[in-house]
Amino acid sequence: MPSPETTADLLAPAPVATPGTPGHPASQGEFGFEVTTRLNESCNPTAEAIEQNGGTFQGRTGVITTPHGTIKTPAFIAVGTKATVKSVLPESMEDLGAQALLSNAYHLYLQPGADILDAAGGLGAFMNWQGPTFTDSGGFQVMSLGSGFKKVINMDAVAASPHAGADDSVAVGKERLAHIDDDGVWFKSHLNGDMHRFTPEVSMQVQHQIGADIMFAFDELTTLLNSRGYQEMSLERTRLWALRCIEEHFRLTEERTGKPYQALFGVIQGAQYEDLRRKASHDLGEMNFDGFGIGGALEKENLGTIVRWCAEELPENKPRHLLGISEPDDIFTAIENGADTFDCVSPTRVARTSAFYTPDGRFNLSGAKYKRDFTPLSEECDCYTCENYTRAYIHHLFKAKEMVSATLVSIHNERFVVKMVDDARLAIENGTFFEFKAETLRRYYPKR
RNA sequence: GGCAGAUUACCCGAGUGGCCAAAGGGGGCUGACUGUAAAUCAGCUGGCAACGCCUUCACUGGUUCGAAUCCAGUAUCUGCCA
Repeated sequence: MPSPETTADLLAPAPVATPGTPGHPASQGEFGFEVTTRLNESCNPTAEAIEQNGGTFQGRTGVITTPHGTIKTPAFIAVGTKATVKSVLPESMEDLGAQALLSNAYHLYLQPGADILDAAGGLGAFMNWQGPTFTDSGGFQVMSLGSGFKKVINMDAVAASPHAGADDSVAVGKERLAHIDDDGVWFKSHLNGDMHRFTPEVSMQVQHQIGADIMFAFDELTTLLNSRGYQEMSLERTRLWALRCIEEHFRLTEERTGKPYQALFGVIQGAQYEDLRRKASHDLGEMNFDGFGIGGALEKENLGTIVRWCAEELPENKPRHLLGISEPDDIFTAIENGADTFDCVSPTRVARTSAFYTPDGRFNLSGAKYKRDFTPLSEECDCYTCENYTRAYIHHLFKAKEMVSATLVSIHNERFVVKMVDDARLAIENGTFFEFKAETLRRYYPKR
């Protein structure tokens, strides 16, 4: 397929990315999205849900098709930043029902290098994961290594900055490892201090080499502390980067003919501002993306509203991925407002420090009260860990600093979130979503 | 038997006249983690009716306005000598 030569081509009517569609790079294969059930058509919302949403719901079920298999949505996408879900074998991820994994372009670019993954036959082949894969663009690291460095955010400094609104990052954080400009970002490697340049083009090249089925456009993630002026400036930067990502993506798709088609998702920013979120969704929605990521700084209370703003502006026939979410309440909120997939580090990160999920809330297994608790992490869980191990045993592993503790709890936590989202999907199909949500959250947050 | 040194909170270990309920580790307890610089980080860790009081630095007795810190004796341990 010819690559677009002008910006107008990039903005050309966005074809539904179904396999074999002429005029779209996906024609060489195997990316698509089909909505199968809409929440509006099969729902019996609670009064509370109606009040929160004004009676309209964006939620749906669907199927994403990729060269490495399908993903039934809503789906939780487990995070494996450096081509591994920390402490868990890919076989275990498959057994616990994970449909797809998400890695990170920045991390893999630094180590082992994207060319290694390319030579290995792509991310999935490299790590022995047969299913669909995603890569994040490195956009998150612009924040986490930059203004979000060590999460030290000095509000006084922001308020006092004479440059507030122009470049808030000047006032935020110290010893930042990332410095952003309109063309891209300078990263100082957190591994050895080398300087690296990331631009939208570099991110696309890296992600094409890594070879995930779904890639994300290179974006800037702002923090809630950035001024409105900075948010506007940053959003425009992300918009221009999106166009550059598409152009480079098309060029690489052509150049790398013969490789499985890689889908590209644009990333919606705009922080907590309705007009910015809607504008970003509208602007990127008109571009030739295969789907969208909803990213950025958002307060928990606004999560549903923000997802809804985006969903209302985005094309309905393309999948929407909400970046970085997995708490049960957030998942339900996101689903009913139109998010199809989510990813989050939480299940494994939290597992490594002994927190485990149950239908009755999250608890710390390192607590002394589990010393003689010979029950599974959750009586109702069907995961490998719960079928074979007790709380007392895993508590002991934590106390003894034995590494399998992380493995066992990570398997359980990943299963818990995967299953919760799977159950939510079934509930949408059965028309019982709101009852399921209410019951699940009532149990999980008994104190609310 | 002689000489020298040691003894601090659950453990290791700083402190050698007042700023000491006593640094720093470890351990223990509690909490936090939402596109992973996270097998990380934070708080607490003598007692209590708690902006104060009480009991602690091997034990006993002294010196001093004041002692974990100085002196004497006792106990235990470690070296070296017989």
